[in-house]
Amino acid sequence: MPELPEVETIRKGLEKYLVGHTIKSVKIHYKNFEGNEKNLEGGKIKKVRRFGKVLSIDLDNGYSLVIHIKLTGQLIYRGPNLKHPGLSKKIFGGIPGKHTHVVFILNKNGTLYYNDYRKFGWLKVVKTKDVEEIGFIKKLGPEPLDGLTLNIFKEILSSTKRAVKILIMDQSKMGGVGNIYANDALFLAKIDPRRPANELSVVEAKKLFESIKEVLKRGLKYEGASELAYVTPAGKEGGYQDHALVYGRQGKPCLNKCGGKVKKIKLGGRGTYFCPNCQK
DNA sequence: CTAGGATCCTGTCAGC
DNA sequence: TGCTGACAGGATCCTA
Repeated sequence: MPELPEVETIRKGLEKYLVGHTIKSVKIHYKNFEGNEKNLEGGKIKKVRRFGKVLSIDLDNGYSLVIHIKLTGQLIYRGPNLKHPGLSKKIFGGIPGKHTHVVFILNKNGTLYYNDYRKFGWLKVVKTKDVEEIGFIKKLGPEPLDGLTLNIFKEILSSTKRAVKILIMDQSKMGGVGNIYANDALFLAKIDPRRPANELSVVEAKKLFESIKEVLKRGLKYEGASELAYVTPAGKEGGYQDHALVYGRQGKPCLNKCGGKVKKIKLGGRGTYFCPNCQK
């Protein structure tokens, strides 16, 4: 799913391609669009920020476009700042196509498309000074690669008996970790995802904290995981899905070579992958 | 506080 | 071949 590494890859791409462009007009066919798109028109794009899995495109007129792509949202740029555009097969229906819900017409013949075939994502226009007041962002916990410390992490774990995997995916506890990286981090730390969080030892807590940071860094290195619909603003796929440690590997041998086989269960309603043999 | 279910939506896949 | 139904899943909301 689009998580911290995917959204950060999108942020970098958008920053590279969009800064300097002016939004000329916005065409919307989408119910998950809030606010007045007219406030974007004439604004010049200054920077692109990320808060957990949410993006904020900030304009020089005091307004921002805030976007959560959820599972299947895609932000694809076409224009003079992109020399080698890609068109991944995951861009179902193409651009523009039947899943294109919002089109941002930019100056200098640039275009930004918002595609989302499951329509879970949302976009909203707010004043830049109010971006951090948006509910999701206001509740967001610190990020593992920026702000979250081992001490805070240990406090979060000890505060609850909830299953550790559910906890690390809770955006109000820490921002950016979703299903793929939660599964892989727990695998790397050799911890059973079902363990009550407050029962982890100090050593296990440290190991898990380091593992979360490690898998997120790997995700960033491969520019994200394209297992569902994730593509970069250039229209290309990420590579992490070919390097996942346990995610999606049910029935296959454990990559720790412990002799175990990866098992898939449901935990908190989410597909959960782990090796019952070496994840204790 | 916590667990569990429903909700949003549609491509994919299993079963008949 | 073609239809039907189950399923997945981030975040939120609701109930128990």
